[in-house]
Amino acid sequence: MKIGKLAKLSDCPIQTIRYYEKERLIDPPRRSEGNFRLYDTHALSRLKFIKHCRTLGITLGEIRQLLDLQKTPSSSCKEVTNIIDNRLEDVVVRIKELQQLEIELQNLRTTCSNETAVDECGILENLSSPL
Amino acid sequence: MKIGKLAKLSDCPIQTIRYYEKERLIDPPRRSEGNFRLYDTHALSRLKFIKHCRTLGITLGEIRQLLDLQKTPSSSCKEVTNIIDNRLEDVVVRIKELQQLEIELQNLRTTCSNETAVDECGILENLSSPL
DNA sequence: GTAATACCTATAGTTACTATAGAGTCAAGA
DNA sequence: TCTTGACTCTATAGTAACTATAGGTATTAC
Repeated sequence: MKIGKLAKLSDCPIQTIRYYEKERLIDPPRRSEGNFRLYDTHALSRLKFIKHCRTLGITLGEIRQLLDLQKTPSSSCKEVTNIIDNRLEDVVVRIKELQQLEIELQNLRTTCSNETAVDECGILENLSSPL
Repeated sequence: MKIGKLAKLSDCPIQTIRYYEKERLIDPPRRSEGNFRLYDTHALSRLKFIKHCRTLGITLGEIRQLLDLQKTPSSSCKEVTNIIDNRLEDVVVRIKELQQLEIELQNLRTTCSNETAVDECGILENLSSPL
């Protein structure tokens, strides 16, 4: 299949597919006579792999590491679980930060009755330092 | 004061201060004879404002809007609260996403006993599609 | 045959910084 | 007075992970 079809099947923009190729995350596919990229289902599952990893917040660098591990099937899971553990740690921290942020934004929100002028309600002053 | 002192007081890197100036988030300060930037405490509170907004996830573009509102003190709070509401919405969505992500990463984590080889435990296959 | 669509490469833009190179300025000590 | 070191200056490039554009070629549908 050509890149347009792969893009549809994988739900991944054409530009992004070419970008992943440039970044060596997917193998350069064979080309048609007219120099069009021709993919097989292998490429599709590779893209799905990358896509899912991305939704997990795994970076392209880490994905490259995972793909390398895939190439040597005897390698230890430890390296894979390390990557996942790092992600997990990040996620836990980030959730805490965002929850704190939510509280602060809500506090800010209640300082303002919406119809006042900005110099009366002082909401902008409150933006200068944490409430 | 010169930029180094401002950087320390505001806990904001020198490069970032110059960057904010370029982006018109802080006013170009007056210069010394030797062309060094000279700041007053006004600049410091402006930087604190920006910094705090950034920790709230408010973009530089939005901060520019807020600063414009500050310049016309009679403007309605509505525009300010709109910006905050947008941030709040983003944060709520993002927290939900991350919580889902945390569950999935934890599931992945338990599929692997850590000492196996990657082709045995199948963790990489699990990365191809959501568990 | 031609028009529309799909594809190609190369390059620049995005956000919010961060880092570097190469030069100028200033204050303190020998 | 000279010099050394700390500080500052501008301009440019790099970061992550794409996204968009320009200018051109190939294929497909009618």
